[in-house]
This record gives sequence, C-alpha cells and structure tokens, in this order.
Amino acid sequence: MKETDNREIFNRYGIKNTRQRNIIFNILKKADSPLTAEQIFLGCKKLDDSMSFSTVYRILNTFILKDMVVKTSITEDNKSMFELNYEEHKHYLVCVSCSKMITIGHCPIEDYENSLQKTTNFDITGHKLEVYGYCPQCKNKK
Amino acid sequence: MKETDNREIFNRYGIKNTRQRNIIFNILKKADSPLTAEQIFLGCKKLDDSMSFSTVYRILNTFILKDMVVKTSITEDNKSMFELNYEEHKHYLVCVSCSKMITIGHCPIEDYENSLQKTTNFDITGHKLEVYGYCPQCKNKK
DNA sequence: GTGAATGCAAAGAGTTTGCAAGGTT
DNA sequence: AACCTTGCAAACTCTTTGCATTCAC
Repeated sequence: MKETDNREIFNRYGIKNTRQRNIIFNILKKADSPLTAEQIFLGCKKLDDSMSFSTVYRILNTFILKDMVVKTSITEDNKSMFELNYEEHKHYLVCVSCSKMITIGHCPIEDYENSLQKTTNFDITGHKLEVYGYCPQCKNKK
Repeated sequence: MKETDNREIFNRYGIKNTRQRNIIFNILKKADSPLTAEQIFLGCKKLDDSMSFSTVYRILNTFILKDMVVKTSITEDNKSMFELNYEEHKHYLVCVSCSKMITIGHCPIEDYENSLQKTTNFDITGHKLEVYGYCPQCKNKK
C-alpha cells in the first residue's frame, strides 16, 4: 500500500482501508466501462494471488451500500456488472457481437423524465439506458 | 386444449402444439409487463400441477429462438424476465418500492439513435430503456 | 484489544442438461 | 413410426454465508 492509497476516500465513507479494497477500487477507477465480478477478480489475482472471490463480492456489496459503486445489471446471461458511481450521468453503447462498451456522453432523456413525471404522477428517480449495435470492427465481419 | 389454442401461431413458427406451450403462451399474452420464470411457472402450476420448471425454461428458450419472446434482463437480482416480442417498441416505468411496472408509450430515443449512428460509426440495432421512480401509491408512504 | 474484514468451503439462487417416458404429427 | 417434448433429478454458474483467522484502528 503506497502510491495508490485510497485511505481518505474510505475514511470519508466510514470503511476501513484494506489492501483488498484498494486493489478493487483501483481496478474500478481504471476501468472505462462496467466490469463483471469475474473480471474484477481476475484483475485482483494478478496483484494478489491470495484474493478470494467472496471477498470481491463482499467488497463490491460494501461499496454499493456506501453508494461508491453501482451495479448495472444488463447482460443477457444474468451476470452483474459494477462500476464507480460517477456523478455525471453515463450511458453505454454495447456491441452485440464483441461486447465492447463505449460511453455515450449526452443523456437524451432528462427532459423526457420531466414530462413523464407529469403524465404518470410517478416520482421519478432515475433511468437505465443502453443502446446496442455492431461496433465498426464487428459490422464489417458480418 | 380447447378455446385457447395457439396451434396456428405455433405452426407458423414451426413448433409443435403442446399443452404446456399453450399455457405459457397464454400467460404471456395476458401479462401486461415482463414476467420472471418463476411467475410464469406459478401461473402454469395453477392450470397444470404437473408442469415442471425445466419445461418452463425450455419453452421460453424455444420461444426466444423463434423470436416469439424477448428476454429483458434488468432486475437488480439477476433474474431474467420474459415477454412476448411485440412489434411496437415498449419501455417500462418501474416503481423502485413496489416493483409495479407500467408501460411507457412513446419512445424518446429513436431519433437519438440516428445521430448516435453517425457519431460512433456503430450499426445500431436497438436499445433498452427503463425509468425508475416511486409510483403514486408508494410515494405517499415515503 | 476490539470489532471489522478476509479466506476458505459449503450453501443458495437461478438456469441448463441428460435421460427415460410420453406426446404430436 | 419417427421425432420432438416433457418430467425428474442432477449439474452448472453466479452469488452469498458461516466460521475461524487475520487485520485495521
């Protein structure tokens, strides 16, 4: 534990600063799209061979409880995916062939939520949007 | 098998007309939002106590293969949900408290897909959108 | 030192599969 | 009759949990 120490962040959220939490937090920080628990576990293994799979899940659930991480369901095969809870609103464009995910900057439906709030009388708290397609590489292979 | 016989539909898709398929197809027809495999199984049990859970999954997968049904992932707890593959494009507004789902008629992002296609060079095939909030009943209990 | 976090193994969900028996065309 | 579908039980995958040990504060 040296250069990449997230102690201050963990303090702010009231959780202890452990080696395993640092590893996972750093993996999520580096990721540019949501990761499966398995991807995170494999990343951990490279840095600490003794890391256990249940620790990965437990830490992710702790992070979720503290709102540091969000679970974005969404694959066809019922695997959860995890990413840092960025303040900015993000959506992904997902390749249905190779599963590559790229970030969509602008959110097209914030305005829409307002009108929906009026018509449905729901108190709207958020939304999930994913767009699917073939990425430039895969569409040429079709 | 009498009044509610989907033989013609099954013929059209090239699959046999069985009692179990009729039961499941009718349950999906009546549903106004996606159902979990368990909900479907429980519905089946009421009409045919001998129905097996694996039959439910197998029939659902057959229907998916024939594009009669779509699997819409999406719950926080990694359960799949299933609904008929309606031609019209549908989205749901989901209550985060009681899980009630209501259908959103208009899709706000069809235009958006076109612009995204240009900027990303993806060949876009579809999208998934769910909006979350508290329904009128639940928001008063908060 | 005290309570919280970890590793391991085992248990739980949800879903799929092998096989023998039964149903559909 | 030939093939497809079903029921049952067992297997498989993803995730959670119990318990003893280790670690952070």
